[in-house]
Amino acid sequence: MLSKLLQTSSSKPKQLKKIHALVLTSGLSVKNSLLTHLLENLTLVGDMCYARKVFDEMHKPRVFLWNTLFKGYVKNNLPFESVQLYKKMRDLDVRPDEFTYPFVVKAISQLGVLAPCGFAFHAHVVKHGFETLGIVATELVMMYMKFGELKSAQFLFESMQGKDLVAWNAFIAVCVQTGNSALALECYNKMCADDAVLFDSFTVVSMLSACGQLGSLEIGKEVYDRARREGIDCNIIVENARLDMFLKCGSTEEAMVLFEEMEQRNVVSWSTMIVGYAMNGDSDEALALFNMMQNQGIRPNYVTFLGVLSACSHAGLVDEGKKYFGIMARSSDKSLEPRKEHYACMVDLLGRSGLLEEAYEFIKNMPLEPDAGIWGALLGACAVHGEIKLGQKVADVLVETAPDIGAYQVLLSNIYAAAGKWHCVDKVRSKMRKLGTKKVAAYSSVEFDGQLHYFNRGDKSHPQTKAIYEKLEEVLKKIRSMGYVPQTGSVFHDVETEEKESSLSHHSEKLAIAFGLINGRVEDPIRVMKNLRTCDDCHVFAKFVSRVTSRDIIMRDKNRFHHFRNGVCSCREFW
DNA sequence: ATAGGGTTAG
Repeated sequence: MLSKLLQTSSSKPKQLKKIHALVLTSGLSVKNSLLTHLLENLTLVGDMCYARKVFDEMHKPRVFLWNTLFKGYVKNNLPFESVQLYKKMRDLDVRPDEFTYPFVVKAISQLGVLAPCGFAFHAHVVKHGFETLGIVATELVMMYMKFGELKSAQFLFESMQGKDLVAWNAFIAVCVQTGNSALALECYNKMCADDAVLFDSFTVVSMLSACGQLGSLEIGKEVYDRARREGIDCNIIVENARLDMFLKCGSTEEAMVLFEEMEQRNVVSWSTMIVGYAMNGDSDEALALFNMMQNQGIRPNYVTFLGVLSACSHAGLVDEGKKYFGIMARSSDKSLEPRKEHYACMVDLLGRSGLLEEAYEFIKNMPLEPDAGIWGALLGACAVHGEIKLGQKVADVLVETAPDIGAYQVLLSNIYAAAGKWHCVDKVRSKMRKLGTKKVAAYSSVEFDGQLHYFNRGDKSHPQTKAIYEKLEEVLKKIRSMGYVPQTGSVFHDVETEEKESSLSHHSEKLAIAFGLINGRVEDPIRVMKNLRTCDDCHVFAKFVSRVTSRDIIMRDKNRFHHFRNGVCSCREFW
């Protein structure tokens, strides 16, 4: 009778406690299955404190009850409690079984620190002979990947015997999640070559996501078409991933067609569209979608608002942005309370519009502890507006909070360079050398014929190098005669003008554009993906090129898209 | 009587 009660009352915490009291006072011999039920229901409700109380009252709980508690901690994102529980388990000499480790390893992943716990747990796993178990090994691979231990993860994954579909999918997924999409692609190809495993909708979702990251429209379409051919169920998650892939490749047209065709749309579909349109610079459409969504009774979540705020930011709509931020802050829905990312969006919005002091005040008054992302947004705005004094102040904060992120130091040095303060530039540079902060090297890529072609600055490694440079020269000559003047202000080194020009003219995005001019079809846009922000000069260059060649150029940088057509950019010079 | 994989944001 009691277990029936437990089954039906799973979502009501008060009732659960009442039943527990009843169990205790009834004097009935308490069956383990009943307690498992109780623990599981408390887990679902999220009352892990009470679950722990119930657990602690048990006399010598069997391993599976420990496991149930572990499961609860993992489900409710309480890694520290998991680790403590594991220690207790070992102190009491309770032997973990094969079910224990997947939970514990996942808890370490959630904890976010590998040493010393991660290695120690791995050692325990090996000691207990569970490393060869596919499920445990899969979790270990995910753990190492999440800690940036790519080599360890790869080694472990490759030494797994008889990998099944879930193991492959897990690895591909975690590659994408950690920004290693090229590796995900490689892995997918290997998986396809393995006759023993077939792919499923999980694989497709991760692959579409990878193609979005890489800006690989052709491969993405290929993966999807293959899924269709092989009768894989393309559910809403697959379609959402495809939607995102189109938007991340700059194809808003295809995204809109798909969005209108979709049988089902959920909050993720709408948010994907809003975020995607904001990124592509069409803020009006993004905000229109937001209104439409509400008219259709779909409740926005915090990601939707990130899209809305970034739409305002990219269009310089300060008042609109403040309005939406206010809606969030006043909402009775607790899950819509502005988070750090929203504050960062607001700082970006204010700062980019030149309201640097207001942005600074906004940070000082915010109720949450500002993180590097928020200060970074302000520093970025200082760079845009050449604001040295505030920039220095912000950079000082960032050296404290995020000394390992080179991008912030580079921003500061760029601010100095733009002001011609070369001795300050040198100081920042030498500080970076001392701290060992690395700059991320810029690169651009273009997809052609199902292949991604990568270019670094001044790259001469591409097989078509000669033709690319010739094309570049030809185009430069043509656009110079039309009034293009190299924007030498974008060179952040103290070198002579002539040298500046040649350094500029070999930026990775220019090489990529030249490659696109040689290879793509005239009617297709040239899609360039860049890992960092693009510079002023390349922006001007792309505008001219789009005019003289009558080709559309779609360029994605770290923050947003630039759609160049006939000499005009979709960003309207606001970026 | 318990275990590993997926979409928006970062």
